[in-house]
Amino acid sequence: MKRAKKKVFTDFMSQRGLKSTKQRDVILDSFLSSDRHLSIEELYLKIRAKHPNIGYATVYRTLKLFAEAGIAREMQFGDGQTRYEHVGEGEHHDHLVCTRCGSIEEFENETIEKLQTEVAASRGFLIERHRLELYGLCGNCRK
Amino acid sequence: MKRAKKKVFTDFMSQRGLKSTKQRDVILDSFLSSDRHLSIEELYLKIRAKHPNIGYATVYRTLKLFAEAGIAREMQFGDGQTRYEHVGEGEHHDHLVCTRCGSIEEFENETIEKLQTEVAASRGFLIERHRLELYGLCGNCRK
DNA sequence: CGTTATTATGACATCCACTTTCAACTGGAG
DNA sequence: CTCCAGTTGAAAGTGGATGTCATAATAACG
Repeated sequence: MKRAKKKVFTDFMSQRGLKSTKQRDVILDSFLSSDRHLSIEELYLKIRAKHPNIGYATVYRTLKLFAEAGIAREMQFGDGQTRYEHVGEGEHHDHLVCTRCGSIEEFENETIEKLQTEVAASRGFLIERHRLELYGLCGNCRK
Repeated sequence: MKRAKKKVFTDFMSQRGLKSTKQRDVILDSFLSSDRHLSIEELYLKIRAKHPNIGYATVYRTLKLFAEAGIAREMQFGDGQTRYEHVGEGEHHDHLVCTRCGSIEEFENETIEKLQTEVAASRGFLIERHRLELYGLCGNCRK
């Protein structure tokens, strides 16, 4: 799966005439082996630990590239930072965000999706994408 | 209904030992007689037209007060601006956001809410609030 | 292999939407 | 009317995202 995403990215790169560089390799590796939902800052700090010479701007630009290539998606959870999550082919899910510890879980629910489509249809609205986030206390924090 | 909200706000103010001022009156009036989902900037410009002496910071602070008083709610729709919408007692609704014209419609759906609670419960998660936004083309923009 | 035309990088500057600061200015209780 | 806590507006400060630009690196070509 890491392999698959790397291929998607290199294909994207060559198709766009972009170059492969050490920095991009490092950032991609680091991204793929991270928690889902990392902010730019978090990824930058993580990378800087081993590669002090990679700048914030490069991480920032590279994450944008990942998003364009379709292997990452920008997300906003209201903490003022843009987070990037991993994306698989056509996969979609929603989020449970813990307001105490900040942990983020994912879930999927067919029925909800279907109801959304129905609601939209009844208004003549055509859905392109949606976001559903449930904020509250996770199992751990409720104890 | 405007009356009711004004009362909620004045009650909130006196309870907190806050003062009633001309500026706050103007801002509240303007807010209540506006579109739902106004950004600070939009409200500020609207107000400035008639009251050039009211500053951005005051509008900003006053909207925060409205939110604390429970008559407004902060919202983020991903356009980089915080918007404030009107809130009625315990009322809740979700949004249909048109990605072309920016219009925002509201909807409610009991079944979706219930399913959300179920999903959360099955993970031991306790929901405090949620956000559900459907992005796409509104009826008008599809034509 | 060198050369060369691009593209990439990183330090720094800038932008932008708030958010805070602070001196001057009220409300309104006494 | 006095006085003080609460307010205001202009301006400065923040923090994250984004743009700039001289320098460096890649990869295609000779």
